[in-house]
Amino acid sequence: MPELPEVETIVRELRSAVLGRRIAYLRVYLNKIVRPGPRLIARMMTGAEIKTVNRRGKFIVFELFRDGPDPDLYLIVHLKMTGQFLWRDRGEKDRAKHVHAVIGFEGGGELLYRDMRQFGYLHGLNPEEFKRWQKSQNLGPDPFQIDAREFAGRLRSRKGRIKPLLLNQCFLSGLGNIYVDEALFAAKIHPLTPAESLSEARAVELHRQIVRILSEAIELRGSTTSNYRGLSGRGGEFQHRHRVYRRYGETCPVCGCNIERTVVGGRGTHFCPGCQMVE
DNA sequence: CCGGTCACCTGAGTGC
DNA sequence: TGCACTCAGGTGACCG
Repeated sequence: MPELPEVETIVRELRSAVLGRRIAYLRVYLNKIVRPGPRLIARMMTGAEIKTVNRRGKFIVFELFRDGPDPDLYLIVHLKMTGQFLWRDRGEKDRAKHVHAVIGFEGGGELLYRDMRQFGYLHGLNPEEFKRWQKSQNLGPDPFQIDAREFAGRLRSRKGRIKPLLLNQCFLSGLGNIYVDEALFAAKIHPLTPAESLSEARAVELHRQIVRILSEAIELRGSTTSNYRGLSGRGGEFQHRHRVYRRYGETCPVCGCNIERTVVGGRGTHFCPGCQMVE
């Protein structure tokens, strides 16, 4: 499900729910989603306090402290397609399916981890493992961390087609299928365009549109097309502003052509053949 | 390096 | 109702 705007929304909601709170217990109902094993990660987390919650691309990173000034544990979460966090107050009845883990807090309240397709995960890492993880991930900057000129510079040397490149988290982190299709439409760039054929001006425009779309999407708390939800169960509203994503067969709001769907890099790809010409 | 395919899972939607 | 089939917001492994 979630791309940058959805993960950012979840992270902001997590901050108000769990920052500064101490973990009383961890229950795991599906062992394969946690690392190390359920026993060990429960022991690592129990009694620790959540000091920070941050987004790195589409990852959620919790810093946990037990005592002393340095973090003892990093909890890395990737929601993949259908992962969700839900907040449950003490005593509330839980009827949700696919809840694979529950983090309980001192003073009450539980954070539920739910994931229909079971692709997502929660990994507990010590500081050394966290460093190695960062290196091995080699995440690119997210679109807000660089300006248009830097973006154009990174693009200049790259081979391959623009859409798969924008989905590559080592090149740029945070974008997924929805926002890539929307940004390419807004910048009038065909998804198959060779990256190196984009002029500086068009690369600058692409970055501008990416940032604009992501900013608007964050303001509207992301896109809910099927099962994305925030902590309270509330969905986002940006899906109403999608111009091409899953709108094939509809008329392009700019030129009146029919929106088309094709497959690029194995992903469903939506674009307007009138507005988005191949370079 | 690049691209294609599959695998990981469950469910929603469509057409017969 | 039921069955078969396609598709789904992500990524990593494997292969040519």
